Amino acid sequence: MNKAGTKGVARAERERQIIGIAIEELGERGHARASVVDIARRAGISKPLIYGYFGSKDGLYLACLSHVGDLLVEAVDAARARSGSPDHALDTLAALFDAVGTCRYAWSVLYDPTLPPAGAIHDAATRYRARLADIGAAGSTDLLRRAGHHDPLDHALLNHIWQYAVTAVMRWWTDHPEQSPADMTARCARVLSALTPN
Amino acid sequence: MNKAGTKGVARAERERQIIGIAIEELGERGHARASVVDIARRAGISKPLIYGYFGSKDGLYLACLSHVGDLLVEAVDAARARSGSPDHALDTLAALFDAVGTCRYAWSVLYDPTLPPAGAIHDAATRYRARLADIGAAGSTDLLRRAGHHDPLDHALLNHIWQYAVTAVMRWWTDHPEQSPADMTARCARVLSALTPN
DNA sequence: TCCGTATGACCGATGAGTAATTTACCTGTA
DNA sequence: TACAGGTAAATTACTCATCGGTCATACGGA
Repeated sequence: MNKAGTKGVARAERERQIIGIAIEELGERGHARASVVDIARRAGISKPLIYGYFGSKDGLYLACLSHVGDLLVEAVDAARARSGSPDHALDTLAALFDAVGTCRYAWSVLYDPTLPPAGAIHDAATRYRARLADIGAAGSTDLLRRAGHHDPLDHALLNHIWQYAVTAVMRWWTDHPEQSPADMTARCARVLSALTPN
Repeated sequence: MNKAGTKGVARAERERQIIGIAIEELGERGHARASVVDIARRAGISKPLIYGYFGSKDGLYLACLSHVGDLLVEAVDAARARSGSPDHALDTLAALFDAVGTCRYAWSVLYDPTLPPAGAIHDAATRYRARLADIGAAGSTDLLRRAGHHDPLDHALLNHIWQYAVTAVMRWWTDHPEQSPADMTARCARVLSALTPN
């Protein structure tokens, strides 16, 4: 009557499956409200298996973070390398939409606002965010310099706003899932054109 | 040896004090991570007193929500009435900075991202946010119409971005507390001037 | 003596993390 | 080929801490 015993699923594959489901659960509920049992239940396995593979809830979160962090950094980095055009913001967004199209909750996990305010997770997330911010920084610095403003705090603020604006777009997208990545890109092009002087 | 018994603090005054401290605690940690015992400890009282006055954690949160919600709605509403100028965004921000200057965590409480996704708190917060959004909607609609875009979803998206942008500014401010409200207004004026076509 | 202010000590639920155990597969050997 | 036994996959059933919420009770002033 005991259901224990291998189900023929190798560790690597099981880990991938767990990470996939955990990203959805953590992205949707946030670190604070998500529970390991729920993730296990959704994966059709039991909690100790997750602890056996990832050690702790934070370990699992870190694994998810690496996944989505690498995905997003690569996407944005590739977009920067590809485009020499000055309309950098839109290219970045387009790349992000394509990347997130394959992993709906990627952005929510990296920018989870319910993360504990200190510790390994916080540090890792901060590092990934900083890498994204650095790539985006060139654009906002440009914008301010062209308007004749050079206060470094202004630049920091605009950068911060940019991160939140992208988060806003991503959240809006999860509330309108019928929109394709191309739809989103077109929409953002219109919004940006209404904002940016040209 | 029992410390029970009145300390000469009337209910109304005590409630104000508790709400003030709760706004800080809830704004800083968020609904999900804040605990009633901690709020009580910070207020120098015991947990049952809070339950006696507010009934539940959610009741306490609702009281805080009314406080900050009224504060913010009044501020933004007054700013709209006052200014006939087209530079509506900056006026709104200035009013917000002044209001939040007296209640640092007001915005964080209303826009707490750790709120449960359903229930009385969610509903109340959504109502207050909608009132703020409605007032701000005129501005963003204007912006898009002037650029020749009329898709209602575009308007919804820009509105959403605006809310998040303000949240970004408010969070940035809590990370730079030495800035005065006037500093913040000036800074945002520079950033807006770099963004908006004129 | 009543009523409003206030508390310490408890209850129950939830959720992170662990121990002990069971099952299935693979592999070397007679 | 059959079997012993090691190892990886998986579970059930716990512990422990935290936190929302309640109860009975203690003070102190009109």
